[in-house]
Amino acid sequence: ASDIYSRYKTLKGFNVLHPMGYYSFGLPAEQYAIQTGQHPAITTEENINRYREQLGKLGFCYDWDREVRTSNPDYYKWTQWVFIQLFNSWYNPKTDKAENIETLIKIFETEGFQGVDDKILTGGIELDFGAFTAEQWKGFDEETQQKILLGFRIAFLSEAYVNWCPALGTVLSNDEIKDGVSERGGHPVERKLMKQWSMRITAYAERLLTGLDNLDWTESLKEAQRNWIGKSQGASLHFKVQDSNLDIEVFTTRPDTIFGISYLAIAPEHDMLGDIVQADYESNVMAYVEMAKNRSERDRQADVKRISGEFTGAYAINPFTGQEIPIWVADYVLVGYGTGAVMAVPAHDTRDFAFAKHFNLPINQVIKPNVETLHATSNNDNSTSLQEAYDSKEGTIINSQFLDGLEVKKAIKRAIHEIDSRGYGKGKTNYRLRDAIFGRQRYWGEPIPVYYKNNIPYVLNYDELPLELPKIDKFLPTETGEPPLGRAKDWKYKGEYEYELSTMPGWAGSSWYFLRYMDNKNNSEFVSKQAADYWQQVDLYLGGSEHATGHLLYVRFWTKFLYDLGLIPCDEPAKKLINQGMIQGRSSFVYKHILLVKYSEGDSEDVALFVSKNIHHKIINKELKEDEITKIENIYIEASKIKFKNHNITSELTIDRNPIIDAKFQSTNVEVNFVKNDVLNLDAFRNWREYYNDALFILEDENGNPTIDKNIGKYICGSEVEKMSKSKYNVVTPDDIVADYGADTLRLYEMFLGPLEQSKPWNTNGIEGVHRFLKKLWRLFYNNEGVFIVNQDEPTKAELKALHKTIKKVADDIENFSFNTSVSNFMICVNELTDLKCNKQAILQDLLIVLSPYAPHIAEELWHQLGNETSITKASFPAFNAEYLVEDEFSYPISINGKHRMNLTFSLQATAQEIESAVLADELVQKWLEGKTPKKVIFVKGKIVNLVL
RNA sequence: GCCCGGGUGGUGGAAUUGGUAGACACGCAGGACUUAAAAUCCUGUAUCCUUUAAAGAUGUGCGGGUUCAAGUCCCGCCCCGGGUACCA
Repeated sequence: ASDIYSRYKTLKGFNVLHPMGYYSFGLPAEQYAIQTGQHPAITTEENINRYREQLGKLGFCYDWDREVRTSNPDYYKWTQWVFIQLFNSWYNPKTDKAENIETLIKIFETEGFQGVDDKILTGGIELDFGAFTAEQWKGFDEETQQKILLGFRIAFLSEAYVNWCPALGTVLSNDEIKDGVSERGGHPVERKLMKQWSMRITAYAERLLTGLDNLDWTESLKEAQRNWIGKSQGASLHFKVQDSNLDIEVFTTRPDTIFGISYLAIAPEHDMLGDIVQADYESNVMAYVEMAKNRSERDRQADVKRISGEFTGAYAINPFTGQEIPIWVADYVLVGYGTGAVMAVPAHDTRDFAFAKHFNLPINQVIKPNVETLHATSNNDNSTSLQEAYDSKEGTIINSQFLDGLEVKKAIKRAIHEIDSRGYGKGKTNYRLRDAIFGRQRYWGEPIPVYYKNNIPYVLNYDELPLELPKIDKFLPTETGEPPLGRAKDWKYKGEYEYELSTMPGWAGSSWYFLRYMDNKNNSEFVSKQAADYWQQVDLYLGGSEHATGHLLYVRFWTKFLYDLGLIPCDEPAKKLINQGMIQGRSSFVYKHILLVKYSEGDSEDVALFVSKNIHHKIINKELKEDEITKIENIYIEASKIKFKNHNITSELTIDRNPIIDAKFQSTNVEVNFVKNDVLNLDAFRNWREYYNDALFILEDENGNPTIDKNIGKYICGSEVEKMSKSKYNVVTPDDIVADYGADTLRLYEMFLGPLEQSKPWNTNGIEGVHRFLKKLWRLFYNNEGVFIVNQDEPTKAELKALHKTIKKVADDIENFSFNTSVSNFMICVNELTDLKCNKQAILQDLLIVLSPYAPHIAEELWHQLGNETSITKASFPAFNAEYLVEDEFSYPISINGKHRMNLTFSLQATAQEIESAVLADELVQKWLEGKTPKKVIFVKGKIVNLVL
């Protein structure tokens, strides 16, 4: 689609930077053309050179492989360069943009730093070191200064909870985790406190949010980003802890409900917890914290409904009422959001309500719904009668002193004002967005250009770039748990200092690569000002919506950052963005039967075999021979046999002293080429991987009974339509289609399948129709004997009409990205020209140009057959002439009482009166009128006539 | 739960601001050419009733509404897909 669009724009006379789209399915068309000789449009020497020029050293893939990008130091050098810019910058909230760290040092030298609340410097960023004066700053040694500066840099090193995946030996970002397991491989993920390179994207939260308003991106995608940034406005409020100097800060969006607080809840990881908890409660609380910590992310998700918590024994004071309110620890409070503590108002918050009900805490109603709603009983004064939380922002405040009688929205403003003026806290905006973890413990990725001196990170000088990936023997973490780069021998900065061992994530390079396309051969800058000023930003970005909260947010962040530094002229990467639908594949699955057996002490390994044998005995009601049983984890049960899961094999079977505690069926993607009509080729599967060699299959025979005899049984795979992906083994390569029908047919067919934005499973059912169309087009140029039949005759009116209808429609369609309807229109045009027996150069030549973005190869070929010397890509798009489409007649649909009854043809020049009387005079109309006179006659010129009786 | 999409023949889908629902294809059925096949061409193809034809009735997930006129606009539901989730 992007190729069609760009070719069209080029024909229209625009300059198009065209880094994507001219490769087909991973193989660059250029290379393909050279190999096969099938792409005349691209194989011209001139075009190859032009593409090469644009490609430069960059590589060819838009959706590139990490290996391609990171194995190219000429490119990743500049990603490292951008990293250094990020390291050398801080976010100045006063100017609301990123600045060089030097300006911060200057502030420290002249004004010092007043501490966490020094908003001017921190922009609300929490920093864990104290205040200092300008004098103190100058007295700090370099190490201390660097440590402090690190807290401000946009690329910074922080200790943070990360999603650690032990199986992959790496940290994953939130968007790399699906359903609590890693998206890649499906391994469990746990939370771990680690030192990590991070990007202070939170400093840009507001600009990333407001910037969306002016972007021509799909609404759903903008909405996804808005939700992800998750701005919420409210107040932070301090609660003194009774009998101590501590105070707990909470964030709330509902300060109007402060008189309804019945307890405070803090996260198990809250750092004040140890100081707050009272001696009598300590053991319970600590046990709870331990439990909460060990609960994996997955368990937590599965268990959302479960209410748990512990009372700390401590009380806080409600600053407004002086009331004592109990402090609880509860894992529904998240340490990473807000302050990690909440003021609970059970009457007006669903979770607080559930918690209060469960632990029998008071529920104090402070809002009276405007209408007596279902949420409250008739007796509103009796708060305990609430059946569920009333969390709407519609209503009037009650039982709340100075807020009484106010409408909720006004009460929120008033409450913030009171909190502020009484010094209990202040109005605050909170964002859900977290800083982005930047380090990855993998090999493939740009090395982070950092070395350590006394544990303080320093960046490399520009002239020391690129820092190349060192050669290592194994692409695995080291035995001591360090990232793979730890395996590199003698890999030290100046032979002395340790390099950073983690590498950059996939989104590093993809956050700025579009800039490099503008100026890919530049050896002195990442992009020249001249080139960036000329090309500005991406006009059209075609990309998947799955990148909404990952790549597409990060690329906006980096673009704004580079803009702040004055390096590029635009602060948004792409003007317009369209989400293309995915072509989905049909995946096939086999089901691995996994048995969890409780071994007794002294059991040997062959318990597994024994158990396996008995299981099969139960399932297929037949004892297996010893040599038919292999390993317990290599049994594949056919899809329809999964019903045996509920066959109580788990509880029925206890073998000797070894009860089976669970039986699971794990679905595994299987290469689709091994599957025909859902039947698995057993041998192909066994040979696929070494560890499948001895797979045992439970098959289905003709009568649907289980068997292991492959002569009478079949393995029916399960199937599902999902994203086409190498990891799902459901990729269908287009090579066969290209071989059978040619690349143009494939292109056209893909477009013809349906609207661009729609995802759909790949099937080739309609490909014949598109192929026939191309053959029909060919026959306008060559007859069945292969004789060239194009003539120089003057085109008729009808022929010009067919052509210009198409010119107009296709041009409109491309602007609207409605490629499927263009293909229809080409078919209509060729059908019409065939009926008109039109073989005239004047018509066909223009048609070819219009068609060339869609079917570049056949268009180029026929273009040359018409005697043109230069490429069709150099032609100009034909001008549309509306005159040819002027109709002088129209066949009006005649409706009677809104029902279409017949058609009558009239001149378009005819007046309403003329047509009305002509219609009424018509014999058939008279029959329908049955002698009545219409009450009203609706006439819309060129559209319809409707008679109302 | 919340936020976005979407629901039209046997299938993929089309239908500009409300104005002939089903364009264009696939598939299917019948026919022509051919010794035959492929290729190509022609005819038919939403459903139902009557049926020679013509005509009629119904019809865009369900139920209401607005309008001369609704796939399109409004209200209330159902279902499917995607995103997101103890976010205070």
